[in-house]
Amino acid sequence: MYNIYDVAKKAGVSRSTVSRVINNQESVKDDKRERVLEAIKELNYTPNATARALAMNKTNTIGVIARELTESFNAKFIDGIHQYADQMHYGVIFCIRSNTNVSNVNYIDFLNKKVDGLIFIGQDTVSEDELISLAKSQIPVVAMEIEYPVEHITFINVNNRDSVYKAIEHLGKLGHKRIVNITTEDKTQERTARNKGYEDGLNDLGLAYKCTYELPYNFFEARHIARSILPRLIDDKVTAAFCYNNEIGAALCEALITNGYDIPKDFSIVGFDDMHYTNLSEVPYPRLTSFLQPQRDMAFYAISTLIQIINRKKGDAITSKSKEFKCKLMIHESTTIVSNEG
Amino acid sequence: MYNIYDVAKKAGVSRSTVSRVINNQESVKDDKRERVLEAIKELNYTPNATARALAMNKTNTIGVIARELTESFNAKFIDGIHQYADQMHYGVIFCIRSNTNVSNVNYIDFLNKKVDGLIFIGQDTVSEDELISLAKSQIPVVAMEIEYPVEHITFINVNNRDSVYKAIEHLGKLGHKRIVNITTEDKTQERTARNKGYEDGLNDLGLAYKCTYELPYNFFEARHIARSILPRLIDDKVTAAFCYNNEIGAALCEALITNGYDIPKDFSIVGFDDMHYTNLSEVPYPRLTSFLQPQRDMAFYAISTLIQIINRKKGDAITSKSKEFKCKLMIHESTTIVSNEG
DNA sequence: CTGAAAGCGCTTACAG
DNA sequence: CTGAAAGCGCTTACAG
Repeated sequence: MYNIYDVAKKAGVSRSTVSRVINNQESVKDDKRERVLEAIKELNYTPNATARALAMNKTNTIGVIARELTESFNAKFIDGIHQYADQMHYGVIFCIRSNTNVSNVNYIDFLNKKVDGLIFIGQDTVSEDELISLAKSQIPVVAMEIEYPVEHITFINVNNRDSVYKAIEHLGKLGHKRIVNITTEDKTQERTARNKGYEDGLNDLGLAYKCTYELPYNFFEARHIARSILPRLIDDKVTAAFCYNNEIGAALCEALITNGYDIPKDFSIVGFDDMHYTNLSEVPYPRLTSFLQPQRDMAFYAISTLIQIINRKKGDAITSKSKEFKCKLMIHESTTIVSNEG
Repeated sequence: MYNIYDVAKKAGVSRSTVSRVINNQESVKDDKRERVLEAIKELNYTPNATARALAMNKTNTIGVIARELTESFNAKFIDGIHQYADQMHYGVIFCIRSNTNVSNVNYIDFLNKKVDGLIFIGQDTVSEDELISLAKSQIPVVAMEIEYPVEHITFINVNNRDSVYKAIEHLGKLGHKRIVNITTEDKTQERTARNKGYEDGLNDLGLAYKCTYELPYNFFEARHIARSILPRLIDDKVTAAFCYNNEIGAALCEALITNGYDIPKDFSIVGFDDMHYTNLSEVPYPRLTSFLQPQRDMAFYAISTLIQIINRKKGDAITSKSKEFKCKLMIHESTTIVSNEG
């Protein structure tokens, strides 16, 4: 492994000159530039990124912290982030972290000074305190699917309340009067927002029946609970449900179908995420009417905002440009007009 | 952001001493250690990883380069790598790269000096020349699902030839005599090995019928070709197929089922990977008899070998400890005894 | 246009 | 046990 000095020696110039041609600076005479370039090629030299980062205090890399990398839901985010960062000539480093799990390496400290900015995906990846401390350290960060009252952090979210409101409206138009809300057990801000959408929707429709159940986020755990609440749905003559996500939606579908229900004829379901988890349920079930999230747009916004912050004028404070994206209601085969009163 | 000097000043000691307590060296008197620790806490100081890496020529991080992070097939690898690395107190950085795509950042150069060692997953992530150059630069690398005649590189693979041989044997025992081989279009070494397993298997069973078709690796592209070769399978009275992977297997299943075949009664299929892609096919199809790969074991081997290489005695050459893992034939519902002659 | 020198924030022989 | 100093491999005012 050769270093800049070896190149300089071989080319018969100073290290400064070598550095200048590496960094594409104009002010180098052609003949010297040539010689340097040749020396670089001959030695197969690549600059030491670490030394460079230390000298320049700039890495041209973005760190992305997610809870996991392999769930298909994050796929579009991750692809988008990678693609847009590449366009801006930034490398991206993905790390796995869950602040609820113990781990030997703390990825926030770990990435310190290795990246110019951080993107967190999902509330589980960072705590409010960590965000505060990051902001204090003037580290550019974008937080997706997270919402805390922390300054100097850009939060990117989806209009959870309004979306669910729209879901209830949709069910209302179809004639449903007894609509249940199946939410998650995790006490996230997303949950609060979606629950509000349910209540507001009901109120504006003038519907008196209101009932919320909590299910685990995960399909396999949700499945059992879904079965156990079925009798209560029947007692209550419920004809439709809004489900926090399509995993829970799938669990409810499975429970209903295996109990002889026809979906949507006997029961309408609206989910969230527009994922069709055919590999989860033991029975086939219709694609759920649910919300499509603009992941690519969100990724683009995340990258461009972050890079803008990274390249802000020296000394400027970090401004936060939080943004809410709209989800699109995709009407599939799990909702229809109410056929009878339960 | 404070640095080591700020801490030293505050604690009234030298930078050397601060460095020693950061690095848990014994030889620091308790009172000084206390003062340093206190200063660190008060200033909320974290050492600059970049400076450290430059000074020590060691990063305690492992770089993993994969073609994509979100396909579920890689999930167990990735989880395993992350978990075992964490146990060894190494951080891991995931990067997305395909050496067949153009990209603005070359992740190999990009990771140079940022990591202590590299793991490539999949043949598409690195070329033979790049591997040679990496070996020459004495960079520890482990290559999974890749096989090149390059020294000082550890290759981890699965016994492709023997597995397919076993698949053919399985079909032979069930009475199948006209077995087709459906391979991929990509000219990988994996393909060569699996094709050899097919031919050797046929030979040892004394079966004369031999026929290989090439399909795209991807389900959606494979689906059309699968339909178009159906007439030829019928003409040839084929009763069973080995498929390069379960995506191709799913495509073939779909083609057969939509043409009125009952699987496995009318046609037996062995796949590879033990993934059940129920979300791909338009028709339900039975779980494919196929091979389970020991991804977690492979991940463990990759991490422990890599770290061993990283920590080899100074000056030692890198030894390569390539290893082949065995796949397990999982007999599911897509294979049965031959019912008639096609 | 170009080089000598200082600096980025650490670590680590070396000397005491 | 501890500090002064050199070094890791770069970049960048500064001076010419």
